[in-house]
Amino acid sequence: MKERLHQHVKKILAELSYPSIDIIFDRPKVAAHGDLTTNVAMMLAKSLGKNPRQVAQSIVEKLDAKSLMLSSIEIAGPGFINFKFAENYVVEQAKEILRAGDKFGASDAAHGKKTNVEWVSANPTGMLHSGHGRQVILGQVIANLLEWTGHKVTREYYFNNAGNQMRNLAESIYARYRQALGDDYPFPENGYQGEYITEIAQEIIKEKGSSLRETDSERIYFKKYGEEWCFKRIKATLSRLGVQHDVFYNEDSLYSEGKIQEVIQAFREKDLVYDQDGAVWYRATKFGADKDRVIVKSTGEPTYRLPDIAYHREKYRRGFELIVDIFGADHIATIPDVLSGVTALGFDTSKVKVIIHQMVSFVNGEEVVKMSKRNAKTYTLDELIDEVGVDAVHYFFVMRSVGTHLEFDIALAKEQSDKNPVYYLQYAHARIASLLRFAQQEGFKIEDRTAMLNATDFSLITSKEEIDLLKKLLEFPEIVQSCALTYEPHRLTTYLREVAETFHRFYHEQRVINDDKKLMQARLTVCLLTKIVIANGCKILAVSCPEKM
RNA sequence: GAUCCCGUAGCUCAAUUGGAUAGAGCAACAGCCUUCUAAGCUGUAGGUUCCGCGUUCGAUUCGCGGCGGGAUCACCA
Repeated sequence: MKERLHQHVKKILAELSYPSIDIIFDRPKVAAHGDLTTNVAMMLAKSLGKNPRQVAQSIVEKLDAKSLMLSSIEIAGPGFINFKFAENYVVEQAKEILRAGDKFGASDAAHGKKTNVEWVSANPTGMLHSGHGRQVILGQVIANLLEWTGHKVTREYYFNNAGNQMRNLAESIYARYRQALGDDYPFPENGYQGEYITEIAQEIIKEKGSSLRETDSERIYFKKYGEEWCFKRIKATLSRLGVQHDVFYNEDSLYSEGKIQEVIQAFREKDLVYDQDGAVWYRATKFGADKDRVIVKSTGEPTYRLPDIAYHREKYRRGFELIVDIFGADHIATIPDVLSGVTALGFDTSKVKVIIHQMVSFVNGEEVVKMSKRNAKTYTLDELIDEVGVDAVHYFFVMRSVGTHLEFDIALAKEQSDKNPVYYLQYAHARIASLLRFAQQEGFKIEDRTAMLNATDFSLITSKEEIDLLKKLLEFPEIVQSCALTYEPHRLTTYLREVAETFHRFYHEQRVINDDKKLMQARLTVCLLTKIVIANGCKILAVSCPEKM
């Protein structure tokens, strides 16, 4: 419809020899303003030196509502032109939902664009904590959205099992191991405090006894054991949430395959690095940073910046046309250096989309849940899932815009009542499922979409509640598209809430189970359409849709 | 001190990316179940969109300056 109107208006502007401008159609906030609106008249008014309402009038005169399947075209306010869809148009469009079924909302807009989404990427030095949840879910939903809009998505996890952090892990485990053996052994100053370290040490004692008391200085066994232990748990947590990465990219391979050296070499050729105090410095100030950065320490070890740059170069080399990185706000400082480095290497950073989400705080009703890294007691993501359930975790982490600090209310997420937005949505789905079950017993062929389509007399769908609902459902593809384009999944939750609300109102006003079988069939179809949209939306959010509640 | 994010109803947040009368949920108040799931629906009340200036037909949205909150500013990742 938008397309069609766009063409018509464009033609009219030409006929009236008005200047050609971007014609934009929006969905008005207020329903009374119709289904679509455009501000072209106001945009044109200035350059034409005319009253915007007059301009609007001249355009509207040339539009024929009926042939465009509109019930009205009106000029309103300062010069908006408002369009209202004819009911038969809405109903006709709604058939598409039934035809497309679980594909409704999907598109090939991106034409199979090779896209890499990297997220989580926690090093295997511990379990995922509750704060990680936001990133875990955000990445999952963004990857889904991109897939739904025609991207060919590779889900990627980047990790480092070498370097300082892992050494620290190994030392921490070793210290606990010695302590558990009764030795008076000091715990490293910045060691990992968590109880899991002791747990790992205990396991090692079980397997190896005290035989590792005098181990090599690298603590190879402890490092390896700790890494595997942590990774196993990280993957298990991700799996509980339905998160599957296609590629686990190991930072080590950047060294073993010489990629790190290549980057340094390339930088040297471009005079982007220099040596000082035994370290190699990157001229970050050339790209607006306040000071230059070390990329190779005097110990000969690179800082994280260098492998990050090399890693991103590999993403380009692997042929990705869109590179999506999802980071928490705590990583914000690293991004400019990586981007400038990649630019310096001759790659187009407009292909990189960095999504930075703000931090999460947890409250339990009134009480603030304290969480600190220094403290031995951390609140793991697993514990959060245990407490509030998989669906609430999915929904809550994605329901706020990424730019704002997220407050996660555990008490609310746990609540199995109307207070909880997840249940509101799921309840609508379960309600529909219950109706359809009943209808099936009555002999309606609700499983067969084609049969439903053919059996339905769509002209019986006339009530305001039904038309409102269908209009809402028809917005779905556009919502998916714009959520993907803006990387703003929270708008999908807002939309689905509206769908559920519009459905509940319809349910309340219009009885579905009916003596009039024709009417019942028509309303069952409306229910089925709603169920399709909710189910598809929930699939993107990775939230389950119960048939019963 | 610098950089980035945020500031909207009592609380948690939306606002179609510059549109018309700023909307939801929770909390408060008043109604709706002999019939399809009341985990629902309807209504009432609640606002100087942190402050000021600017840009324009039009600003919660853009720009500048304040104020307040968060994150980050390592030869840690």
